[in-house]
Amino acid sequence: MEISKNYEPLEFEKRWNEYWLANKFARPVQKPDGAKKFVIVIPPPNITAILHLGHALNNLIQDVLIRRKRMLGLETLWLPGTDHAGIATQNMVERELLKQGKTREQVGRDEFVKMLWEWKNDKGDKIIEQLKEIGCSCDWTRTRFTLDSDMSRAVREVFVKLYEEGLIYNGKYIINWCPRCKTALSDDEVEHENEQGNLWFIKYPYVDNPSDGIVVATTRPETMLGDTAVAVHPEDERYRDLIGKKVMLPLVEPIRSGISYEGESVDVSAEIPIIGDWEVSKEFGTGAVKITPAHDPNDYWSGKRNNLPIVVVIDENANMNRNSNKYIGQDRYEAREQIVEDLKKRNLIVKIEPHAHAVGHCYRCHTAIEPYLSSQWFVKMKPLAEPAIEIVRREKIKFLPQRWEGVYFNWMNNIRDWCISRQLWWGHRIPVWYGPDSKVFVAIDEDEALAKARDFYRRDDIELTRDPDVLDTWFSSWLWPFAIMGWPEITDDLVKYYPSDVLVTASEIIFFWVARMIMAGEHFCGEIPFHTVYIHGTVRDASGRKMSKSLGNGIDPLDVVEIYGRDALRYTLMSQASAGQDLFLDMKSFEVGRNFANKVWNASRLLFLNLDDDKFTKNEIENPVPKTLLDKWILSRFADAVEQVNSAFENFRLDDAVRTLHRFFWSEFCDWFLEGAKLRLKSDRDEKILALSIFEPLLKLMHPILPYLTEELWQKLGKIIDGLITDDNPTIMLAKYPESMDFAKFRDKITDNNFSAIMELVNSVRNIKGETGIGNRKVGTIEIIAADENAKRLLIEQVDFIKLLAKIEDVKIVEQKPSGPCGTSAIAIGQVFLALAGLVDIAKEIARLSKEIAKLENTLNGTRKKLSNKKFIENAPKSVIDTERDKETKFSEKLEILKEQLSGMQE
RNA sequence: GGGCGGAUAGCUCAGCUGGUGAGAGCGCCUGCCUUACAAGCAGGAAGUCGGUGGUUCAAAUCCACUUUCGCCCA
Repeated sequence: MEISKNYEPLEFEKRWNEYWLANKFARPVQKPDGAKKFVIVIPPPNITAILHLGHALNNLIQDVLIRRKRMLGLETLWLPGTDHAGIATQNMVERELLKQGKTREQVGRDEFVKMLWEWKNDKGDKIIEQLKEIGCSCDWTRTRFTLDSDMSRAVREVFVKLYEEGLIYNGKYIINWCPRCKTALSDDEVEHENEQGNLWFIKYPYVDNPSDGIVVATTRPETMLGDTAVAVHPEDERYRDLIGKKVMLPLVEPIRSGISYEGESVDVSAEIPIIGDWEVSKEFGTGAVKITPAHDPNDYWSGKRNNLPIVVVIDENANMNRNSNKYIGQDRYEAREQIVEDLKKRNLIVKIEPHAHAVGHCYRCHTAIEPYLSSQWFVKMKPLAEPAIEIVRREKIKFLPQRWEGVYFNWMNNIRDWCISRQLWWGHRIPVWYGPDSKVFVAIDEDEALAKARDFYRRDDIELTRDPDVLDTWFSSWLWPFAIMGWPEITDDLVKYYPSDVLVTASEIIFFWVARMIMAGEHFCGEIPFHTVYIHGTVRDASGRKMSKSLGNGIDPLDVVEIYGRDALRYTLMSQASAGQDLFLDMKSFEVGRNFANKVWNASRLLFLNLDDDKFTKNEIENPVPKTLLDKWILSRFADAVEQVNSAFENFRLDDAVRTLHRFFWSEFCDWFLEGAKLRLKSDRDEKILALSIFEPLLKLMHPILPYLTEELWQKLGKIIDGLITDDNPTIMLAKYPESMDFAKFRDKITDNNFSAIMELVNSVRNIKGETGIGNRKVGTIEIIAADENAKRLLIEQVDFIKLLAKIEDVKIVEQKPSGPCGTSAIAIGQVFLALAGLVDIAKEIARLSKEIAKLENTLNGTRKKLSNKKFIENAPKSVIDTERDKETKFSEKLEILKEQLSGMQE
């Protein structure tokens, strides 16, 4: 059997990737009716994204889950696709345009959208290619994009439906405005950061007594130009009597042009009232606050409550507008400085205090948000949220780890209306048309809108203008689980594969995406989109910082692939993917995965080198005949490993699955079985069969984690095992996954116990040799006083094995302790003596024994203390008491022997 | 301000509904190039389980308080 000396993953990984992709093994295989299905819908990565470790983790978790289910024989489907990412993509293309000194307005909308599509077609599928590179077994023939025409159809359908249900409305509200992207953002798209700013205390002179005034505190002095009142708490004794009085707003023209909440133009005087408002905090600043309804969300609502006029002073570019007197055209921060300077000149700045406060930033370009009054489309969320809350409360959908349900409930219970219009050109255009009199027509397409308009106006020559805005990207994402399957058409896929099973995602998008998908699934399909939401951790660098491009601390998964291989990438990520904890990784972390894969490679080499050109049948390796204790033991341990791995996967404990695979393969299969069976493997055909009977299913057991390596080795096995690889079974990807019941018959408690006794013996001899400086050389003879007849029988039977593993020349069963210096030990199987006159450093052996005695005494004391406690005997369950009694007997006997041996040595 | 999570060996982490002689990998120390593997083998050292108090016969595990790091929301 050909197998190269070194593990070189790059030699074969690409080859198998191409094989899997070319044969489309990941497409769902039609099973007889009633067969179970397992469906995952990918969280669609942005087309602007390039693969980072977070994507790798997210997608490889999905891949591991789906590969196992596929091998278990379920009809599996993992649906892939990408998201058009409105702002992010538009920013990207705008930036390219800017290099030529142009803006999108200069090229025009049609041309710009064309450029966006070109960008998408050139670069937008990069991340899909990268996911293929790391082995994601999606059904790539079904790859979708959120701007595909049928996705667009679904989006329009939903918009119309919600509008007709009265759940979509248009309104003039203060929204989060990004002056750089020049679009509205939803509340969730704003990231708050604590910033060190100032609190400016400004005096507004009384109209009737300009030498005195009321002092307000503000973090944004430039907005004062748009103030239309000063508010105090109605019960604030300091100010109560001032309510109704007027102050003179400095720096502004006597009359500013404002609007009412009904949208009518009004003139607004520079003389503004002091009003009482219960929402004012008496503790903040001076207890008196300026009210700027146009430029602060709280003030907006206060203005509405108190029927104040609105004065806009900042425009969509965050520059001061025509209402701002001499500051017109200035940037908001420039104006701030000027205004403060001018106020100082008039002695109206009372004091300036440093003040930390949260400032909202655009989550895409990080520009400071400007609260901005504008006309936008909103979705009324409460009616959608209520059923979705019930769904999770009744556990129809479960979050893993469960604590995320709290986050979900908290957000859902306090849900606010969703601003869905965006002043962008990249996205689903809002299906709204306006008649000549601005009458709104909401329709699935222009023809339908026209029809509605003709009907409304009762004439044919109607010109409609379409709303220029597009929809928030998440307005298509929230339909993803069913729109990807063709909804609203009742397609075969929709019937068959909706709802999906598991959603795998990170906690950051529970609000943005997960919650909204639940609402959409329930509302539009009448069925939840998935039953489990598995939330994994965030990938961080070794010092705990989130990996990000701007910090430059990211690790490129494709670099990991180049250095350590795809399997190593997967192994390390999965080994760290524990119950929603964050992952701390550096490049070196992936050595662990590479080392494991290397070990698998080398164990295979040992097997293959011994198999020569023997041929086996599938039937033979499915029916091993264990002959030795070692054989029986490794089968029993494997049965245990199969059960544990499966149960770990079922519970989404991928780290546990990896740990179990590692322990079984490395510490049991390699260290004990292969070491012990090595010699027989050379010639004993039954032993070869037995080894293969574990090795072959072991490859399958490991396949979801290490798909490439296991395919490479499994294909090699196919050359010597007849019937393993057939036309129906051409890849390990589709081979049957080992299940607990397949190996249950090999479980054998007695064997486990007997073998443990032998292991203990071997370990104690190795310990003596190691501690006394003999090392791992093959020397000496051990003499054992067997604990009982069973032990004696076991020892006789296992002599060769013990000699081999403990590296000694002989094992003798004796009745008397040998004379002369020796290393000793007292274990379950009996008293062990390693007579090595001249080889053992007596001083070292005395030290070793003393240490062991001290440790044992310590433990024994603990046990005795428990047993002498009357309450322990009264209250503890019998099994616990029995365990302690057994320990007491065992330890005290052992202690006595060790002490005796020690004193013999000291003579 | 409200909520959540972490703190266990030098590092990264397991440890499930209380009963283990507290574990793994990396790193460290000693000895080994033993024909599968030095990306390895054999052995070893290393932990008052963040702190205090409590519940209990019994606490890394449950409760309260507390320190500290991080995340989310306002």
